[in-house]
Amino acid sequence: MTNFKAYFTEKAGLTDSQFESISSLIQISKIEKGTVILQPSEICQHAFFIEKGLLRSYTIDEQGKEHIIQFAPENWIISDRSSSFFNEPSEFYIDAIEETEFVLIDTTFIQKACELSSSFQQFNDKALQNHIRSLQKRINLLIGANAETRYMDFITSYPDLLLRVPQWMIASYLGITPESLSRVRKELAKRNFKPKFD
Amino acid sequence: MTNFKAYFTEKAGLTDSQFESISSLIQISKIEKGTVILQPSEICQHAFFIEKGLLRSYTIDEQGKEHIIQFAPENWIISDRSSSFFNEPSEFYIDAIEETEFVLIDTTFIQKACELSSSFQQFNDKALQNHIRSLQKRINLLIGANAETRYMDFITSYPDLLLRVPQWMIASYLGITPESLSRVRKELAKRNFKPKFD
DNA sequence: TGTATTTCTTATCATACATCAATGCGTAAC
DNA sequence: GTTACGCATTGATGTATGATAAGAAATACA
Repeated sequence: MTNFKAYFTEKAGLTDSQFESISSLIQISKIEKGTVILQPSEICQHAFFIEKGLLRSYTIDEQGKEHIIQFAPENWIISDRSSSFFNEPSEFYIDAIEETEFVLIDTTFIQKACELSSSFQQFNDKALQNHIRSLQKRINLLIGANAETRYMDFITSYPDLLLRVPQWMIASYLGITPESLSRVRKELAKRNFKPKFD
Repeated sequence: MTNFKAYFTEKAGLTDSQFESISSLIQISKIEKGTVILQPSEICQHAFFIEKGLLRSYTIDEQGKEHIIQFAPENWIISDRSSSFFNEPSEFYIDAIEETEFVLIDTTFIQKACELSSSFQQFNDKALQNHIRSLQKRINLLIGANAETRYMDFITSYPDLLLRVPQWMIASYLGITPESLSRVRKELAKRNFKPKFD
């Protein structure tokens, strides 16, 4: 739980004692690759903080096709905020791409943390704003950019995921087929593009 | 300013006196069709509440093409939240589709209102969550649905805008060309689809 | 280590949507 | 009323991406 605690104290500004006072609202868990932890029709009762591993959220449409909404590696939080917040059935799945150790954060944990600490409150606001910003950016890319551009953007935005996530999932995230992504990659290779890993 | 006041008192839960106490932070304005009130590189200092009329936010890409992010008719708020929040230059334009009367809401207005009233705080949170939810829905449609489905969804989600917004703007919002939208409409008409107006 | 399964690539063909160009229509400007 | 302009429609053609299928490569499994 080291990452989790560091995240909420060092970064989000809770003091140790504040953190301790609400730590009963969290819980650690570890799941194997492929385990589903949230499904449509369930109400999402937790946010999930990734200690180690990799989760994803996705929908499945009428034709049975998966559409990946989000990847969540170490130090990310993943959840169906709408479901928790409005107490409505979730509209998507969350499962594990890798064996994953994560923290279950009760909905009330965030509330209480906000009440305890105004700097946490601010931090949380900021996180929401960032989330909105990234969603808007993605919409813009989907509306305006072709497959290649979207892939390039993915590479630069999430270089770490490139190596961990199967290509067909990246394709799904980008809204294209795995075959198309393969072609995009081939084309990029031909033009001698190499992703940089620093 | 009647809509605005009703929105923040009746709906958002501010009392009249609370409202009065921060009303110096807002300002009314009226602009003609086509007037630009926010541009890339400017820092967005306000949120805009629409009293009467219709605004839109959009980007322009390298090829000079517009991509519409959002429409904002009466009782909606439009803004570049990221720009205001992080004090960074905006990434998009906001202008008027119709002659529009609106309220300029200073960034601090929301903050103060949150401090004054916890029910406002809650209301504001809820609005943010709703915003996120709608962005996620749009991403899902863009990733998974074809032009026709996206248009159908637009019709049912925003029936009032259908009559007020030029088709090429709807096309832009949907991420297709005006020509394609015209064909989609033709096809729907052939199949005898009629939008319902209640 | 060898076998099975998943993932990636490649090729062919199909299709949705874009592009380009021409026309018509409605509304605003003079 | 005539002209001009923006917008919607339509047709012809182009292109990016999807669908299908097969084989190669990588990975998991036993």
